[in-house]
Amino acid sequence: MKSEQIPASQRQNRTKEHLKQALIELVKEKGYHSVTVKNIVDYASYNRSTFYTHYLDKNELAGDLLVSMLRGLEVSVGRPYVPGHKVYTAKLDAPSFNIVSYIYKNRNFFELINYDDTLPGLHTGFPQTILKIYEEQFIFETINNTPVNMDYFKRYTAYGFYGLLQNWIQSGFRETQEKFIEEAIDLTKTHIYSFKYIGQN
Amino acid sequence: MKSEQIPASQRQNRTKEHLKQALIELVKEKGYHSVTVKNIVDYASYNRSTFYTHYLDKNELAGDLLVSMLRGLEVSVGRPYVPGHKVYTAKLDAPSFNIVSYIYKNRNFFELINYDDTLPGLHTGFPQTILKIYEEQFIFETINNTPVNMDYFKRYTAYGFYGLLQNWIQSGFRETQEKFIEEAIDLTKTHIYSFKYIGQN
DNA sequence: CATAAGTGTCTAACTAGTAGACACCTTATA
DNA sequence: TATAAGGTGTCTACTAGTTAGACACTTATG
Repeated sequence: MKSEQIPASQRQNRTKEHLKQALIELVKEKGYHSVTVKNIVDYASYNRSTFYTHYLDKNELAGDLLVSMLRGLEVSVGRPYVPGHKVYTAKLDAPSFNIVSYIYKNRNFFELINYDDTLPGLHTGFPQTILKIYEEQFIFETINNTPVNMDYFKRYTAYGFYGLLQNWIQSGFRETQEKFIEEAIDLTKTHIYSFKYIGQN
Repeated sequence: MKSEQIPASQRQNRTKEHLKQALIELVKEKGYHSVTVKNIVDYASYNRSTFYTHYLDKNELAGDLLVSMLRGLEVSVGRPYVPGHKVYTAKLDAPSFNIVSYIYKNRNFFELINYDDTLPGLHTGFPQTILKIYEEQFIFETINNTPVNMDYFKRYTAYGFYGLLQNWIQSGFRETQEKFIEEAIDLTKTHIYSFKYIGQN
């Protein structure tokens, strides 16, 4: 039989993954500040000692959860852009759909934006990540030659997209992924710039 | 510090719980028959050996999942009725609401009824469990003195309730728990019998 | 103010999970 | 039809990950 080993680094992650999942549920249930380390390990059925072999404290766990999810969001779009590399031109819907489907797949996490006392840094980090993706992984081309400050333009469209996402999440994902992305595309068509995607498939 | 030991039996369950959860997801993804043991352990990040220390095969896991959830449903209503014990009379909504909230809490599992190639025994076992709850944990009293075959009456109302539940689940839990239970109560009011609840709080 | 509950750290012990190999069985496919 | 590829179930020896428990502190709550 073919080798069936799972990378050692990933093995170690199993427990961390469970602790993260427990944190998500408990934040929804009682708010971030009310969650204790004991709550977390009880929920996930681990010993308190185990928690401390993986994390320093609750905040480190929360931080790990936040960055891993936002990092995942970035990566979901495609390989991060490496300067001086081949540039792909793709249809608008492909990379954006990746964002949408990543959020939907991890809706359990992203629903945390519906809560007030939630993961520290989420309310700021989430839109910033969207912006970062726009900055690093998209380029825009003029259709006619109207000049625009590209930094501002990206910020403007990124936060616009974020607004749509937020509404989608808060509504409990009422629309299907397909319908949602379709509507988002419609709105981008109101711009004088067209989309391009940087990266490698 | 107070003793913080978790019952040893429960500790052992952690892994089993994760394997069950993996099975649920994979059944939704590819259908019960296509799911392999390897799929399960990969999804849950365990070694294949680990699976076999807990279960004989996929079917045993599926069986364990099924009975544990249906057992949980029964218990959620209250303590099972012990013959020759104190009989509680409760408002209709209390015990029924427990069923509803248990299903909602475990909607991830109960959504499996939406699938064709799903957990063996689920499509038959679920309604049977509802009936069992009606048989063992509810009694009905005549309002006027119209006589009715009580066995048939319970079967009739249990499957009626099951129909409502199924629709609620299939619709993706569109109505809130509160709204759903309210509507269910309205329908029971069309009966000439009134509800009672057997058991201990 | 006192009791209860949580925190963070450190041990020593152990068990649950791991890698790997085996024989066997079923499906594709070349 | 032969052969590779992928899945099954079982067993063994090893160790990494998890555990219980104790300790000294620091908040909360009635």
